[in-house]
Amino acid sequence: MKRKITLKQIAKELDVSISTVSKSLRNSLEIGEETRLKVQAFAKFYNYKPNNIALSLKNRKTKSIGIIIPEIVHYFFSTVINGIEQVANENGYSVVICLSDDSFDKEVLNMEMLANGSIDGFIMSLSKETQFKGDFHHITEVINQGMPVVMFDRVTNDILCDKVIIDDKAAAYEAVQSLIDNGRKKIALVTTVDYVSVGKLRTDGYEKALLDNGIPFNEDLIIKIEDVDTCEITISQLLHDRAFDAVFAVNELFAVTIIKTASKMGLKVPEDLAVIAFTDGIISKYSTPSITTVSQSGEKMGNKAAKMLIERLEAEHDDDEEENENYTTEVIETHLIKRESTD
Amino acid sequence: MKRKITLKQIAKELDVSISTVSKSLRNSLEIGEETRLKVQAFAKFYNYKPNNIALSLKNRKTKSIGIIIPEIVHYFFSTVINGIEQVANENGYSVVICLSDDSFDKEVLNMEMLANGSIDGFIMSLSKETQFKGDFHHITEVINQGMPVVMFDRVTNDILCDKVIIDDKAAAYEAVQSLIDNGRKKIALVTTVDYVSVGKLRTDGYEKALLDNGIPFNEDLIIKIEDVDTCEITISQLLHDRAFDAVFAVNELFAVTIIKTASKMGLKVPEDLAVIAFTDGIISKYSTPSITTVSQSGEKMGNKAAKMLIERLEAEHDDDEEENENYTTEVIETHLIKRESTD
DNA sequence: TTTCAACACTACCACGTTTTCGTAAACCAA
DNA sequence: TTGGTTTACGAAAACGTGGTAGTGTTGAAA
Repeated sequence: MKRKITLKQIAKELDVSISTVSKSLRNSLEIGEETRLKVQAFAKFYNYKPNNIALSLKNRKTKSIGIIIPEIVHYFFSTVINGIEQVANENGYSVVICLSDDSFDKEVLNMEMLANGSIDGFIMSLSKETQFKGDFHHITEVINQGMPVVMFDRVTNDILCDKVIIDDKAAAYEAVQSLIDNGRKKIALVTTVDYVSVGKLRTDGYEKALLDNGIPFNEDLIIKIEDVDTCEITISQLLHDRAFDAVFAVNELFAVTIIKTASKMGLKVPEDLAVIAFTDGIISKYSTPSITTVSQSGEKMGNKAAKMLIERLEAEHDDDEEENENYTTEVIETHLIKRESTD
Repeated sequence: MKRKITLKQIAKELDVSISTVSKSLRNSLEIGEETRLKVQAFAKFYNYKPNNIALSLKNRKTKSIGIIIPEIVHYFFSTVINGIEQVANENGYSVVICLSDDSFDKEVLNMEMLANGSIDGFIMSLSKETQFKGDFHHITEVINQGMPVVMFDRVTNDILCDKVIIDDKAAAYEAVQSLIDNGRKKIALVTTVDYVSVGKLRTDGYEKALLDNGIPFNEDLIIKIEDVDTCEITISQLLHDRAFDAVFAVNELFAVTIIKTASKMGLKVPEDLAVIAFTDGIISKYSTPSITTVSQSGEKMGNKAAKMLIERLEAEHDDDEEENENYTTEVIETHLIKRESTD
């Protein structure tokens, strides 16, 4: 149980000053070769590594970035983390992750916890509750303190900062258009409640695709689901009435639930019902039939977000107080992955 | 762009000493009421929060725990993180996550990066490569420095530390036994290569269940898969020969691949082929047919691991150098979740 | 008037590092 | 010897915090 060795201990042991040790280890020319090598050998032997905390305090840089997301047991978010971690790691940064559980309070608490020096910048996706409340003071506060924030996926226009998103509206449009191209006329939209920004945008794209193709927009075909487990009744009722022959679901969980419900009722996918889902995840790939999806590469989003954040962090370092806040919003391209659930 | 305020700045502004400010904020009786309230009001106005880095340096406690896992886009691991984060958060700890990508070098690098003061303790699951090499010096080193380590799932006997595992052998035994109870005789085992500790244990349980029931153990029925994407040929060949009527897969990805392959060949699950998988994940739940699984609650493992680590961290603090290293290994119970893939 | 406690606050140290500045000794030139 | 330069190192400040010890003033008891 030998604690990590410090400069001070080395100095004491070799009977030199702390500065001498520090300089020797950084190969300063100020120190004579004999002393320098002696110190280096000693340090190597005791496996000296500078203490990160002390360095952080001194440099006012922690070399770690905070991630705040609603949940982690979630294919999309975990791919984003993966993407962030990759470029973070390449650049010598660690990632510290906090989960908001889609709760506003937890989001605020976590941000405050991390904002007091623990990290250099944030990458975050808003919790549902935050989007619902529209209260972003915790984020503006952090930004005002000079801490860069990059938002992804679930963003808001009320905050000025770097953002990484996909063109939800265009992607939804493309998906619905492809259903129409296959001759579908009664296309349902299965979505979440409106305050989640992406849900709204996808709805917009859905509507536009319909109207552009001369298909009337029918409110009854928009099914808003708050809880996956209780939605089966609604869906089976609509299926029973043959109210629709295609469905665009805003996530793959909804899609697979619909397919299962349809199968139970003897309907065939894609013959009787075509299905497209947003978010290309593991379920879509392995479900039977496998599901056609709009892929939103979480990994790419993570890569991009991390790059943007780190760039800003390093730039800040250079020209200190330049305040050139030209925030950008990166749009990650999506594409349709055709599988068995559509023809 | 106002930087966070510090004790020093408050002191200067109010023309008192730093100590006075510090004590006022901690409600020390040493400070007169007038000054105390004045300082507190000022601090509140400027939203003073102590700097975590400075506190960490002073207290030699970072209040954060490091997690090292092979991958994060992985249902089981993400549930474990979720579990860890829950109790970490409850106890005022942050989690910093590093991914080894199943690479030994990255595992070592990440550990070294975090071990230099960034965290108070580790929770980790070994990378495949590390298990293969059997080289654990990076872990022993960390432990020798007095930093507690809790391992979960992919553990090793070569390291003395707290561990959280499931009884892989017993769980596998139970699964196979249930297949036998349903009249299955030719039970295949689809597993990974041996050096992953859990793979080995599950194989042992499989074998024991067979032998206990007087069923000969047949090497040919053990299918070792290294790459999921290329295994279909092997499986379809064996299925074609009707070599087995039930299969126990060590993860759900293998299971769903087998089911898909069987379905393509016109075999019915579970009538012609019963399937049980290890790891109760999202795929098993939503695949068609849904898959009977051995649930290993990642969340519980995470909870337990975090509890063990934090307990050790707080204990350490009290009796400094007591060195009472009574390491324990917690076994999380599993249970069979019966779904449509078995009868 | 002296003494002593209570009060209200300040000084100082430590945590581990880097860096700026300072200085003693040694060397060289005049 | 004197003055100046180089060599080789040390002292100290700074980052922000919190605890212990110390200090000066005041009022009251002896």
